[in-house]
Amino acid sequence: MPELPEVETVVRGLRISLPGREIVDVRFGKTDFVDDPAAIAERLPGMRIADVTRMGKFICIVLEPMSARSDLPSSRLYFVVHLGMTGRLTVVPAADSVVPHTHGFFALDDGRELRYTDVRRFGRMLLVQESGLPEFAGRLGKEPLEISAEEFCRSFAQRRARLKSLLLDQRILRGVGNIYADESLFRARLHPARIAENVSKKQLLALHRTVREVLEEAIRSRGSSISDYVDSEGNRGTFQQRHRVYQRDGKACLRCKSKIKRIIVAGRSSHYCPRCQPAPRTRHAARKRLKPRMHSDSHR
DNA sequence: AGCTCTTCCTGAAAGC
DNA sequence: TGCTTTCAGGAAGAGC
Repeated sequence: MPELPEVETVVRGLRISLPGREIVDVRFGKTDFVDDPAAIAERLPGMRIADVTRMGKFICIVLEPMSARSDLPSSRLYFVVHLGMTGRLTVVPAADSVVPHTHGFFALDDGRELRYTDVRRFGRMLLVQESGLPEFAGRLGKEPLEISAEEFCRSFAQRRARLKSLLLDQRILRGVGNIYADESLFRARLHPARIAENVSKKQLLALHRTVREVLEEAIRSRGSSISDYVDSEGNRGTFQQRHRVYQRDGKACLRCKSKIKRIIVAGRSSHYCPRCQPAPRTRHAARKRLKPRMHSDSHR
């Protein structure tokens, strides 16, 4: 599933082959994942792709009119794509056969076509005006590769939520998903259900470091391909071979040989090593610890 | 504030 | 064997 490293890999590929090209035609199959498909089909043709950037898990295709004049107020347009779970953005010769579940076709002026394929259609597609970009970006948190250690600690300290749920919250960090949350927590030796305010500054600093480390390594491996993910040229990533806990439940921890476990935290399956990432003490356990001889004390 | 549950969607895998 | 059920999950919204 595309998270920051996968989206970054797609963006780097698109940035090589798209800028300078003009979009000449737009066609859609199903449009239930598209905000205002008519506006996209109306406005994109005749625009030139100026750049392709990433905002968290969003791909941002920057468009400008073919006759852009630097002395006029900019009328740039941002074509924003989220790949959801199974989205793919690829550039292929327009004559290539169409793989199933391809719902967006963006013909270029060089005979190629940008295509959007998405089996489950959890992705999203929308247009953002230049004036609306700050608001759009403002709803997202900091880039995990840019946030300072101090800022990172500040956004986690004093929060009563679980580490896993904060890592997945796009309003705090933009781009971390289930795979990289689990992998970062393992490397920092922190249990996913730990309450953030109970985690020491030293441990938060470790988590800040491992989040960056994992994301950077994954980008170097061109992302993780679990089922559907491929880059803009259709190639799979290789970071799935380096996962230490994600989807390794039942297997031996690479550090201590304990069996990796899978539990649900924040509604997401979470993989961790019970020995390297000790569970937080529950209230119940804490009380038992204090009064080990108490008989059937009322629960809750 | 933060949790759980639900919705969206399809294919793979498990269950019978 | 073949059908039915369950599950996975990013994000958003409801309700507690």
